[in-house]
Amino acid sequence: MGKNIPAATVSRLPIYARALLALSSRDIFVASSEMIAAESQINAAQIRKDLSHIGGLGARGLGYEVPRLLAQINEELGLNRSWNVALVGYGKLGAALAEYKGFSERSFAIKAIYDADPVKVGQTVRGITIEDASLISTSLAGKDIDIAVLATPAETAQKAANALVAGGVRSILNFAPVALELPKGISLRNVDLSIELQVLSFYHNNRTNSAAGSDRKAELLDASNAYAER
Amino acid sequence: MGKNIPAATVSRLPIYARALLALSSRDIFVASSEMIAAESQINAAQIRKDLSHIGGLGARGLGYEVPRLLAQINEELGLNRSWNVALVGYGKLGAALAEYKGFSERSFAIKAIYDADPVKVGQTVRGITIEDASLISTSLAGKDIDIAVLATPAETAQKAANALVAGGVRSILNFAPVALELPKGISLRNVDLSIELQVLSFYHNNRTNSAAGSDRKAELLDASNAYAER
DNA sequence: CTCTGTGAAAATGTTCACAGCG
DNA sequence: CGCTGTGAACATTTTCACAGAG
Repeated sequence: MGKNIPAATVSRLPIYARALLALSSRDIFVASSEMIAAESQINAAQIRKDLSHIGGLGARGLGYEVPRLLAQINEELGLNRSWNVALVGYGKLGAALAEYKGFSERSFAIKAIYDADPVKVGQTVRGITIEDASLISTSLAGKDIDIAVLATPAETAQKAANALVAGGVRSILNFAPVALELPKGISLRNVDLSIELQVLSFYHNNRTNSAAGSDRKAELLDASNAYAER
Repeated sequence: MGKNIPAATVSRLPIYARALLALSSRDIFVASSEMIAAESQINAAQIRKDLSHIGGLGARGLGYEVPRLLAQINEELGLNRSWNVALVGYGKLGAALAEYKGFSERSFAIKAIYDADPVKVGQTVRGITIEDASLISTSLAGKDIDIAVLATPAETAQKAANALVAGGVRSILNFAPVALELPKGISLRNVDLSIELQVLSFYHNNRTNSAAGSDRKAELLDASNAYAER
């Protein structure tokens, strides 16, 4: 299952899940691709094609059963199980991530927190005691952590990543603005908060301020990060 | 200038800027596309093609002058001026963003902060007094804000976005997990922190655990968000 | 002889348009 | 009918491979 889902489709699945949840909360239990499009701002044809990859779940003439489709998407994303997450770096951003509802709501549970600051080590956050970052690889043993979230400064991110890998972590979500070198077999996903702002800055600068004949057209790159000029 | 730069290239420019800064700090002032590739983890041919869009800046047989190239990329991204940013939502995430070095280092200066919580309104953060979110559109007048960062809960994001637009903001970076409806002409860029984690979860689940014959190949989607299995 | 810049090929992604199911 | 699912057309992006500048 889930064999050949295109990468572009995968990155849109969480958006569909969010849209379906929103529809569901409005007591809409059957939705056409057009309705999901309105809710997610993704083209309806795109939605139909994406959803066809995870199995024919729509009813012609009707649409998609919202709860069933949501369950299937969650299944594809692996969100029907719960994930143990380690958080490395408990600065402002780390603290925000530790409390971030979007993680806990979608079955990601933070089970360990590490920081290099001796003042923070020993403090307890939501029942978890912050441990020393230098102890990551040994401390991870037996904690059954699947995914790590890296929110350290750029300077220490590589060292922390190495320790995580040594401790058995195989998937890392990296918020540090640095390109990590990791051994083969480790999944990595990067989020650089300032990149998005810089891209916005580019488009702000290069606004089409000329009259007719300018190039309309919003460029789509990644569903979650479409540049949209409305 | 900057007329027809492909969207995919634009979203990689900040990564190149970061890589060049890193090279520069190691006293490397001339770099080949291979060196930038090593630093940014983007394919060298891709880099050459991307850089060709912003003008022939490389010297054949040598490579690129790091300071000159960096200046040109910053110019393209509009980072040679300073941007006034308004932050809406001073929860954990908003507070983290207010202090985020990656913003201030790249000429984004937060000049106004809004929150709906009466307890927070009136507090001062880095010299900026938090104002009531209900006053956004009037308060923005005369502040010369270019870009707004939205870090409110999903429920209030649309209302805040409307107020921002009414107040004259034309570019919004949205961290709230909701699809905003905005009038034409407003640039929008979304960052959903949990999407990345869900995508990671998908790939964690669908690891190629079979022997030979499995589909190798890292899928590239967006430079900042390549899914990389190493 | 090295390394850029770029056509051309290949791969991926998006949109259209409609056959056909319920 | 209304709507999905999907071939086929189109668009964009990535990668290759090499001519040619320095």
